[in-house]
Amino acid sequence: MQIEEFIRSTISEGFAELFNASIDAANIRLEATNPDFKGDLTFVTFPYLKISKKNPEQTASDLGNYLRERVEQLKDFNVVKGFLNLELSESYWLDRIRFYQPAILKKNTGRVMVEYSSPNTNKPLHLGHVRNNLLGYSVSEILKYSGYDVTRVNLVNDRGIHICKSMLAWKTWGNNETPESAGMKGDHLVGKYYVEFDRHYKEEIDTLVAGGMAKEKAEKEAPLMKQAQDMLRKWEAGDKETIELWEMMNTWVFAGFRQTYERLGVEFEQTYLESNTYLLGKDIVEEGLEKGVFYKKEDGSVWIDLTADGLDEKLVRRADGTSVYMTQDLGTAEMKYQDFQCEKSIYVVGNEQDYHFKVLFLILKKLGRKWAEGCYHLSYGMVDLPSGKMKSREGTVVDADDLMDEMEETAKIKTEELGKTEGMTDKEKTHLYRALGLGALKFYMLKVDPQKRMLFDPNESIDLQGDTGPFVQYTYARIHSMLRVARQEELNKEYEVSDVRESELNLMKTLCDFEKEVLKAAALYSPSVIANYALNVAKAFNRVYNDVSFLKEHEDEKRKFRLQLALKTSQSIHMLLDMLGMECPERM
RNA sequence: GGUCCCGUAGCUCAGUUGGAUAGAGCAACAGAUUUCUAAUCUGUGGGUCAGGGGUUCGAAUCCCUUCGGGAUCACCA
Repeated sequence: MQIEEFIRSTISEGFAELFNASIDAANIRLEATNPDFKGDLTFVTFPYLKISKKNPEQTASDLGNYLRERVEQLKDFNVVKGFLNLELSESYWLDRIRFYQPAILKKNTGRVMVEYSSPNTNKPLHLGHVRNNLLGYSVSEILKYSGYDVTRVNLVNDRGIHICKSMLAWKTWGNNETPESAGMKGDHLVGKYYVEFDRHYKEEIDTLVAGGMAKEKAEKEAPLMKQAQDMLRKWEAGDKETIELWEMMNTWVFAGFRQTYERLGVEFEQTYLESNTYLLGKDIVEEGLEKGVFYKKEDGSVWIDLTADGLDEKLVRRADGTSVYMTQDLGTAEMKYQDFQCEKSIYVVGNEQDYHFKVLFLILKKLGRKWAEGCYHLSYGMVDLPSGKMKSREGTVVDADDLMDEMEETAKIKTEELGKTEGMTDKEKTHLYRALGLGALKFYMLKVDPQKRMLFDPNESIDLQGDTGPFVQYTYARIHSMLRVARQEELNKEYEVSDVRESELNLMKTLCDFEKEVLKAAALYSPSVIANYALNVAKAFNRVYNDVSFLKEHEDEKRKFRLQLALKTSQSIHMLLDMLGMECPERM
């Protein structure tokens, strides 16, 4: 980092001295040299030709010569067209790598809240939730590694018409079935009744439509829907029997979710239940009316006009005085801020809610909440199946638990094929299969840009070779098998080398990017930055591994140096995989 | 119809404040292991960066436009 500062200021001086022109060192951009060319840093002269009054090549080579005399760490330079490529000396990189230590950075400060997962309690978690959970967890870890104090929050949607549907179906057709009697996870059992409701509901609609009713009307008039709405009213009125049923079924679901979360490896510091928060936001509506941000229509409903901001008019309270989604979210946002005072607040929610969050944040700003500036919707695309969209009501979903089962099974088969589990206990094996199966799944989902919708083909199992989680894990395990054999006294920083091979130099440079990449990932809330960097580290190491010997290197100094490289690579990988929520098996 | 997102190799994807000849993995083909884990490494083939226009010394990247895919515009959450 510091070398770049120095080069920048020297370039600035060079412009003054060579071309009698003044440019601000802070505005000079140094880019990473394109790998096809020799060098580490590149200065592009094109924007400065008017000041230098010379052609690109001349400008670049004049500056190159100027720098070479003044920058000690500069080994050489070359000029291609108007690009001045600066090559730093090996001793510079050797110095850097000697003092390089991957660690939690202290670069960012302050509190950040990350809200993610946010499931409904009427059905089990599916592939879409998996993407959400992995993203939320990973972004939290990345933010922690960059220095933030992170609070993870789960806002569980445990009330509403959808839950009443499951409740009604269980009451009608359930015969008092319980997770124990059915031998099912609680969330799956409740989900089963949600599907059951939908089946009967569709039949009712079909019957009504066959009787000549319009489809839209039939959807509203179907007896089951009426009953479900009736149940919701009872719930809101606090009807004892309804509340008891609701509590029982929620208990089942929560027990199921707990298992799934644990297996996925995600955690939260705080869980909010919507049954407690759904009435929030009413005083904010009053405040908005007082401030003149909201207005009331004749029927008594309250709105905000956002047409001047290019959006629509939005309802914030119904005519009957009850809340809508927006009302609740305003209230919840306020409450979360009061509870934790986080200056940044990340909402990990699917991109079908882009509009909602745009409106939410805008309203908060208009209400004068300065912390609204720190609100960010981390929007991610849907996960598609080859057959199209997943629909839980129709049962065309990839269930999270099933998916994890399959991934672990695939990992098991592959590992057994390779025959590397000799001497491992059953417990260790199970642990390994889980680490690898979930590692593959997590890496697969996190290495792509969240914004993009992704296709998942359940018939084509996730690869374990190539650019995958197990590839990175393998590199780690491989290093560990070396470190196990290495003598303790060889693992120290007291080495003396002067010449390094191309592959080693490349690894050193790659490792030194750790801080830059973590900060970039944190700034962009993007686990894919970490995943792709982890791949680069692993690849750079594997190239060295195939190029030179470590333990069998005869020269002591070189052996010590290489072991240090291996050690630092493994530490880097461990931290990077931590950020992705992946485990690092020491054998595989 | 309004708004927003996406479109890069056969497939899955990198490529972010505009930089050089657009990169990986999978799949295909050809190689590397008497040596530290071959879940590895090396190489070959594969591209109208959806199409067109513009801005710029320079565009996959920024602007306009057309096409294709998706979301959203609920007194559902």
